[in-house]
Amino acid sequence: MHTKNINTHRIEIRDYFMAAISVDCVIFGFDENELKVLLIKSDLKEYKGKPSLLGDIVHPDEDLETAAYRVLRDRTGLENVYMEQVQAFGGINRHPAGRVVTIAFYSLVNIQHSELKTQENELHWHSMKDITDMAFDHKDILDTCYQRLQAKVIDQPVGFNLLPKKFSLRDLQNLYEAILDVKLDRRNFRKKFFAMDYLVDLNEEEKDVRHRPARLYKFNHDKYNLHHKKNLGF
Amino acid sequence: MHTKNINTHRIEIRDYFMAAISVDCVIFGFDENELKVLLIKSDLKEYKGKPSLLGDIVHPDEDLETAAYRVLRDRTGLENVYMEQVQAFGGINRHPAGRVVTIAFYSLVNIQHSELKTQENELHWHSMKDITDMAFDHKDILDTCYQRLQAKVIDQPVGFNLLPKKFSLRDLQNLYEAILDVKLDRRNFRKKFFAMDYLVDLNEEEKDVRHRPARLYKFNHDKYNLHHKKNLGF
DNA sequence: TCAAAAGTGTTAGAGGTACACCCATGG
DNA sequence: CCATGGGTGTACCTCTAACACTTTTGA
Repeated sequence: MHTKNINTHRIEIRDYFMAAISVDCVIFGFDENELKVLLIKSDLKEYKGKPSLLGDIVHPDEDLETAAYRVLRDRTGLENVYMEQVQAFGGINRHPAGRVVTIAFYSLVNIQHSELKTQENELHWHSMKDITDMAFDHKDILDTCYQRLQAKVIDQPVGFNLLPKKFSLRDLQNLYEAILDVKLDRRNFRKKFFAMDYLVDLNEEEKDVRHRPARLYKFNHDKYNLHHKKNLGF
Repeated sequence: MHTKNINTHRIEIRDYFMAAISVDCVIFGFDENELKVLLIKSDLKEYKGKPSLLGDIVHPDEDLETAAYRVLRDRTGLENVYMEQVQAFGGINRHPAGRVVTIAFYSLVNIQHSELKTQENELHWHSMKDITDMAFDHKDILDTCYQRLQAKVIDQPVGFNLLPKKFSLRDLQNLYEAILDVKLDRRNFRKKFFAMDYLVDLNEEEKDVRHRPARLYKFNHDKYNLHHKKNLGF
């Protein structure tokens, strides 16, 4: 029985086993009507050439979120993006260099605003449906983050973070269809979004399309936090 | 720019900053129609006498879940209980002994089956509504885990784990009312649960109650994973 | 016979789903 | 004028919410 431990008794922390802490960022983007994720090539011999999430060790003076934002900023040039911690992954042999517990985050970025140094280890946007094997346990991390995103967009309007400031309802529907991997009814989709008050009509239209141009909208940030589930399922 | 890191290049892990990894368990129980949580007294001088979650350092040969189950077993004597990882907490100064990143889990146990060594640092079940301040950042961890539990019971039938094998519909409703902190309509509640096929009528009744005895049910584990949201909110 | 909680159905309203036609633009 | 996708309304159905009386037991 371990009745004396770091929560209950004064024990020197250096007497304990120590591990490295890292963060891994699942950076989602949306382009060409597909959900994409930003990956880099791993040079570790165990995973030579396989795609890897963007991550790094957490520094002594950083909390977890700060480290994750640092990774995101260094790789994409983006700040103030939507980010959410998902969970920790701590399998014993998940990293060949030793015990590394990683904390996974996902973030949603406007892919057009990102400024990648793509020559660096082939930093690229990958279509979600093309990703099979990855370095480390990163496929597992990616899958978990993707499921979290799917659950999230159903009850909170976070999807806007993936779109440009001005977008059409078709863009929005394509986004939801891509994230949830379903086909949605156009009329019902529009009805739903107009009923929630998230959309501001910009009185602008698409240009240079060879069909009737769509109206453009922006997201109403003021109403962001007003959407709640109306019933509890009971 | 940190372009060379543990995901992309071979670098010795010992060159990096190391931290201690712990797990903290939010162990929920249900008794006297109240949601309870199992806490212990901290002896650290910084938090002298304040209640603390049950936690411990993760050992070198354990993954995170294994460590959390170990803590749970050592403190309650319980095995095979429902447990879910919630998230990591890694604030820089969250532990006075140094950098300790903790992974929070919550679990749902049948409070009657637990065998506590209650003399050990006053290990006790606390009513959720009586808990104010706690040691470390444990109040924050507890709140986060409680919110996760509330969200979970709404779309999956995990609540059964908190009840004895045989229970009445009143017990079940009391449980949901306690977790969600709402009053529910009795008839609608019964209708809802009978419609899902989770309940098996045991053809038994309560005894020694000074009112009409309630029928007893058990949970149908076979149908556990068949319950899904019927619509996506779209 | 009384107190206490168990058990039971119906109705109105809200929200979800399915579905077809005309409109505006560029080529 | 044609091809392409934009924009719109209605009917049905399911699920939710609100609500009151009778039944069974122990004391």
